[in-house]
Parts: sequence; C-alpha cells; structure tokens
Amino acid sequence: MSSATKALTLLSYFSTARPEIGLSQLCRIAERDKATTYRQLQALESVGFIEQNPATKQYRLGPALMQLAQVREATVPRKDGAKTVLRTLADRTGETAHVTVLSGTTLYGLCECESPHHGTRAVIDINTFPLHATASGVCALAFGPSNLHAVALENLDEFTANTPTTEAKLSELIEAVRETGISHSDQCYEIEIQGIAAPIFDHTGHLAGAVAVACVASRFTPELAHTIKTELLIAARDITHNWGGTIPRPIEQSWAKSLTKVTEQETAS
Amino acid sequence: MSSATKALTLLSYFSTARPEIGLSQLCRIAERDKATTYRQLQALESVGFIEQNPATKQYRLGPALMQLAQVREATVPRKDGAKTVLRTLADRTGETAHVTVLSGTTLYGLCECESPHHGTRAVIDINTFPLHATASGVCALAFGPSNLHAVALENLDEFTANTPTTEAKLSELIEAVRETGISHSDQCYEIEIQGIAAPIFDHTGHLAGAVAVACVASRFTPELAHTIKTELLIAARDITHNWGGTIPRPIEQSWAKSLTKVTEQETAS
DNA sequence: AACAGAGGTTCAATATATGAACCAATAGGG
DNA sequence: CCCTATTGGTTCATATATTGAACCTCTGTT
Repeated sequence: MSSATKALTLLSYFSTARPEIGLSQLCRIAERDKATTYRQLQALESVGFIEQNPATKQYRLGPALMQLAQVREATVPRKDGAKTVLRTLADRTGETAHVTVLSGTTLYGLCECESPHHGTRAVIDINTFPLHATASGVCALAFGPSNLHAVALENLDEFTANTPTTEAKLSELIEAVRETGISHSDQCYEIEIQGIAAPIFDHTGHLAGAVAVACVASRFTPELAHTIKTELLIAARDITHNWGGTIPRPIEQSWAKSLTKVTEQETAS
Repeated sequence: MSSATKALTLLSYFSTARPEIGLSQLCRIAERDKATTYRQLQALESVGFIEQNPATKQYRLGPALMQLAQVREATVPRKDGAKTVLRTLADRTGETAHVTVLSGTTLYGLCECESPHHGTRAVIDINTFPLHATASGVCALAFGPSNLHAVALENLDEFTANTPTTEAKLSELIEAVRETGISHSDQCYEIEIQGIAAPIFDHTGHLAGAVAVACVASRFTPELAHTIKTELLIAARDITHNWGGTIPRPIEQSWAKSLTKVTEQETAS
C-alpha cells in the first residue's frame, strides 16, 4: 500500500452520517498514528480534497472533489443516465433502487433512490460492494471480467448466516445468475434485506455495472419479486442504452426465458 | 511536497477538454518520470480516483469521486444553492457567470453558467483562481482572512499587460474593492475579458467565496456594467442566504452607496 | 525486418514517511 | 483554583517507501 493510497483511504471515513471528523477521532477510527494522519490530512487539504471547519477545527471533504466529479461525469456520464431510470424503478417497485459501477475489480455504489411508498425501507450505506455477498456483486462475477473471481475468493467475509463463504457455494450462485441473467441475494449481506440485480453493459459489450433493488425481507412475496424482476430488466436496458451500450444477445435470451418461467409459476400458483 | 500531494496533483491534468490521458502523454504534460507516474496512477486507480479505459488503455477520472462529491455536497451544500441563482444571473446579464469557493488559502471554481444570448462568450476553464489577477480573487483578498495577502504576494504572475504585479498596485485594487464592495478586473487575467465579482459569506460571517460575471470586453459598456453590478448584488445576497450566511452590515452599506453612485453617473451622462 | 512509440517493470540509491514522545491550549470535575 | 483528560499540532532519529535510468514487451507503421 503506497503512502498516497493510505492518505486517500482516509477520505472514505467521511460519509453523510459522519461528515466532519476531528484529528484524534479519525486516528481512532482508522487506527492510525496521529502524526502521520495529521500530515496526510495536510497533504489532502493542500490539494483541496478536505478542508478544516474553522469553527470546530474538524475536517470535512473539500471543494476540489466537486470539480473532479464534474469532469468525471462529463467524461463518463453515468449518473445522469441512471438517475431518472432509478427513480422510476423505485417508484414502480416501492423499494430502494441503486446502481453500481465496476471499476477495475471494485464495485462502487453510484447512485441510490429510495421509494417513499413505505415507512421502512432499505438504505444503501456502503461505498464498495462485496462481490460475494450482494446481488450486484454476484451479477458482476457472473458477467464481468474473469479476474473478479480471484478477488472475490480472497475476501469471503461472513456478513450473515446466509452469506456464501465457500467457493462451492459462491460458484453455485454465480451459475444460477448466468442462467437467469438476474441475481438474487437472499439476506447474504444484511439480514432482512433481499437484493435483486441485473447487469448493465457499456459500448464495448463489457459489464459496466449493475442495477439493483433492495427489498425489505418481510415485504418480499413472489408477486413483488416478479414486479421487481420485470422492472429491473426495463431499467437495465434503459441504463445500458443511456450509457451507450447494448445488452448482449445471450443475456436478452436468458431474460426472456426466466421471465416467462416466472410468469408460468405465477399463473400455476 | 509529499508524495501523496504529487500523486493527487496528477488528477488536475484531467479536464473536460482532455478527459482521457495515456501514461506517456501524462508524463510529458506533468514533466514527470514514467515509472513514478505509473505507480502513482496505480495507487489512484486502487482507490477508484481514476480508471483505465480498457479499450484505449488511457486513464480517466474514476467513480470514487462521484461518491465523495455527493458526501461533500450533502455536508456543505454549495452547488445546489448557487446553481439556480447563477442561471438567473447569466440570463439577465447575457454573460457568463460563475461562483468560486475559498478553502484555506485557495480559491476554487465551483460552478459556471454560460448565457446563450451571444455567440461569443467567456468560458471559465480554470480550477483555482489566482488571487491577484481575477475579480473573484481580489474580492477574496479584500474581504477574506488576512493570511491570503501573503499567499497572493508570493505569486504575482503576469498574465496580461493589465495584471497587477506589484504589491502597491494590488493594494490599490483591494482598497477600491473594500470601498465599493464590488471587485472589477479589467483584463487582468485574460485579454478581452472583464470580470466583476461580489463576495459571498457563510453563517460565521466569514467570506465563503465569490460570485462573478465574466464579460467579453468588446461588449462592455457602462450600461452593461450597471446591469451586471445590480444583478451581481442580488445574486450575492441570494447565494449567501442559500449557504446559510448573511451579508455583513458594512458590505451592504458600501453596496448601497456604490450603486447609487453608479446610477448618478448614469443619469448624468 | 527494422523502427518508433506505447504501456509496463526492475533495482540500487536515497529521499521520504513514520511514530514515540513532547507542547500548548482548552474543557470539565472535584 | 488546581488537577486531569482531552484536543490539535510538532519534533527528530529511524527505517521504510519512493525514485528514475535503463530495460522489457507488445503493437502498429514504414
């Protein structure tokens, strides 16, 4: 881990829940030395990545991030192309929808949209999604570059009793997703949360990310699952299109198959 | 300069004009060693600040910036509170409007809005504003913390023939701004561009940034200047309000005085 | 086939990061 | 009013991570 990486990592401790952090506090959270941390904060401040609240002496994220994010979005317009679709998805399903983007071997959260339909709802409060324990992650494993597999196996943390912590279990999940084109995580990351995800592709035909719905488990019924899957596929197509990509033929075929199957089950019951 | 700072500085070479940069190209632009630059890019990529376009192998800004910017805006909502005001300002003046924020001793560009009224228009393509050579910068010097002065004097680059490059000339400008509450830069940074700026304050009563209009010099008339000043003061009040601050009494008084003076001049001519 | 340019890698030299201990200032408690 | 426990910030010898010239490998051009 380079010193630059270590300094940058400090930024990840800031969140909407904890927007300002003091020096000592940050040292405790990050389990770092005070002198080092202080100097790293100075370095970050000098380039505008953080700034110090003059009143409290606490640190918070800085203005340079706004510019860079603007350039990023102008370069790779992901957020704009996802936001409206996400809102529709959240609205039609009544559950929290979110989009992740794959960069290298890491799956980053891009955008989240909660539905106002229910009082209780899932809140997505993670920055990087564990590949093995989330619907979006397994989706990436199923359709993303093959080197993701090794990365996933290196980190099989057990978040809940349902988390797949063995290669066998994970491969089984991945195989199922490859067949249906839709990923389903039954409380693998968080208890009480069911996740369903579909892949998004870029103009090169590679996996660009995933769109997912996080559903409170107690509300989860076969009917809702069907609605979510239907809407999810629409959203995945729309976002893929907005990002300038196209859904690969095999994926579209597996989607067609799995949706009719679901419908048959529905009508049978 | 710490190694982290050096790595972070690489990010500033990315812009909407040059969104993707290859390794060799970046080395030339930044005048850096290839091996070092490569490792720094790796470090930046590992934390999602940049990513490599798999097709071209070129680097571009990464997705982690989007999240951080989101947290920053949730923490210190600057952009939202400026955008609509800026649009109105650009619309009513017919010129390009922009907002800068002061962080430490650096003045960062936050947001820009061009007016569609004219074919030729000013484009704000800088990230950090020189304190001595821009209307916003002199505004910050006039009403910001006193330590800015020393920073400004350390860097009196001559951009045009009009740029104030001596302490005396700069002090003269600052004094004028302190009296009128409005800063005017007559082609100090870029030839053919007139800048007019007004200060913005935060809830602690300290200077938070500036709002400015960049006007193509050939269109600049006393009438337009008057319009710009009038609208600028409205914008400064609105943004200050949106950022939870208030305009200090003395500033409001100097504004009242300088606007009536301008009006007198207008009517006299 | 030879060449030029790209991205990426190696290793010794050395500049840079590190952290225990230390200061100064502030806030609360007895 | 002193004592203690915080805080943010600083110092300096030590040791570790950064550096860059030279090198490799691959790709497209002449």
